[in-house]
Order: sequence, then structure tokens, then C-alpha cells
Amino acid sequence: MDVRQKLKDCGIGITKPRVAILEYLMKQCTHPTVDDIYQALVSEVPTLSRTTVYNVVKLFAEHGLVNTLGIDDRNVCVDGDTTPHGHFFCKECGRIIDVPLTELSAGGFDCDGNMVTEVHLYYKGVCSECMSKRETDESRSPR
Amino acid sequence: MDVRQKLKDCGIGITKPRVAILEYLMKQCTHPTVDDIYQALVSEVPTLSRTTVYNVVKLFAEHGLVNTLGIDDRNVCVDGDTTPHGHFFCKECGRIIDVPLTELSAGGFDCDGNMVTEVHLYYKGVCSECMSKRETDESRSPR
DNA sequence: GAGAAAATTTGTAATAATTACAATTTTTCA
DNA sequence: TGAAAAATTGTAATTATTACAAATTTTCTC
Repeated sequence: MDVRQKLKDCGIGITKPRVAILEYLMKQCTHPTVDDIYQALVSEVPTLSRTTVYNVVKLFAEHGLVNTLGIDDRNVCVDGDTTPHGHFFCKECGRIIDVPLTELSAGGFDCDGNMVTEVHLYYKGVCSECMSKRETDESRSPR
Repeated sequence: MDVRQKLKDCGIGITKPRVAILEYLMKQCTHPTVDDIYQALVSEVPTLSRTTVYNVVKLFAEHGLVNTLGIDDRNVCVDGDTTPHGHFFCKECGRIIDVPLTELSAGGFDCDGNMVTEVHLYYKGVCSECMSKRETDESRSPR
């Protein structure tokens, strides 16, 4: 679906930064930070400011167009894919990998009287690439 | 089990701040922030500094004595209960409530070749208390 | 138990993500 | 087209966390 239409459907006004940011987020699978988004788009939208990226991401999140992840201690990461899935965070390289999850609910249910609107499943550990690197390094300099 | 013994078992030296912090965390069910811990213990350990709390919490987390939660955007919360369970975060009052979860793994498994060492399940929404407050407020000032 | 060596803590200063805010610019709509 | 409303921008403020060197505490040996 067209990005502009998506914004209209949410009652969000159409502006250059918003269109650029949503378009960018929808085609990413890397869960960029606010700074990543800023760096990626500043050449396309030269007047862009980091504050705008913060504002727009917050607005999008409030309307359910994106999810913000707290999986990385350093900074918030933004996910343009709002279908239910979990995330794996590699503590060595910082990469975030999607984890398919059929049994995970999308929220909107009741848990002991508390209303759940968001579900976050975070795995943390060492990704396969960093695991192979570790093994290579060990065989090179054994100890 | 005695807190000192726990520290010894992990190969961690016994010091006043460490004993006080671990004792405090083991009897809390509120998932305190670093600042909460500092505020709670500074009268008991007058020389305590926030930096020490950061250092000690990090050390404990590395040894699996506590878990650090990234559920609250503002700051890290510390959980002295390391048995597998999830968490509910109330977006209105900020309270964190334990969610019992039998089917959730404790980590140490493989996910698409990635080694998972930590599992975090976060629910976010509005807790039952804040829900009742909302209803009361609405009936008082309808609109 | 005293004293030296090692480990730990402490306070301050630095870092970095995020937010507040007022001025400017863009968009909307009559 | 032009005024009103909405959004963006840049700067400055805020705040959690980290770096680091000096001071203190703990440990270990005699």
C-alpha cells in the first residue's frame, strides 16, 4: 500500500520527512536507530533534523505504524514491520534478527486484569556469525 | 541461602556494598532502578555511590545473580528473581508486575544457529489499578 | 595482628541519547 | 493566493550511564 495512503488512514498529515521516514522504515529489515534513520535520509531530505526523526517515530509508534524496540541498551531501535514476531539481539555485533513466532499474541488481551497492548519477546546472546568468528579466532590463537 | 555464600560461590569478593545490594535485591519485588537502589541503601551504607551501584549491578548480571530489564524506556530496572518469568509494564504508572510463564525457556538454547543466553518477555499496557482510575475519572468528568 | 599488595569504591567529569522549546518553514484550506 | 494551522528545525537543557584516577577497604602473608 502507498505510504501516503497509510498516513492518511491514520489521520496523520502528509509531509516530506514523514513520507521519507515511513518509506525507509518499511523497506528496512535492520531495525535502525534514530540516528541511523537520520544519517540514511539527510541526503534525500537535506533539511532533516534529528528532532524531527524523534518526533515522527514517536507519532508513528502512537498510531501503530511502527514498533520501537528496547532490546539494545544503548538506544531505541525502530521496526517498520508490525506483524507479530520476536527479536534476537547479538551482544557481540549488535545485530538484531527477526524471530518468527506463530504462538505469540499481538496484544490486546488481558493478563491478570492488566490490559496488554504490546508484546515484546527479546532473545539475547551470540549470533551464528559471531559464533563462527569466535571459533576461528580460538583456533588461530589457542590458549 | 546466605547472600555472602552466594557471592563466594560466584567467586565474587565480599564487600559491604555488594552484600547490601544483593540482600536488597533479593527481597524486592519492585524491579528497582539503579537510583532506587542507591536511595534505598545510602542511609545503611553512607559512603555508597551511584557508580558503585552501577558497577555492582553489572557484575551481578554478568554472574547471573540478577537480571537487568530494558522494559522501561527511561532506565534499566534490576530483578533479583532469576527464575524464568515475564514482565508487565504499565505505561501510565510505570509499575512492573511479574508474569508467571511456565512455557518460557530460561535460555541456553539455539535459535536458527544463534545462541540464546537470555529471554525477555515484556508486556506493555495499562495495569488494572490505572484502568479503574481511568473509569472513575471518566464518570466524574464525562465528555 | 601488622603491613603490603590487590581489589574495590568513590566522586567528578565526560559522554551520549533524548526532550523542551521558541522561531522558522511548510502545509492546508478557504 | 494568503492566512491560519501544523510541522520542522536548531539549540540548549536534561538525564542516564560510563570513564577514570585517587582514596579506601579487603585480603593475604608473615
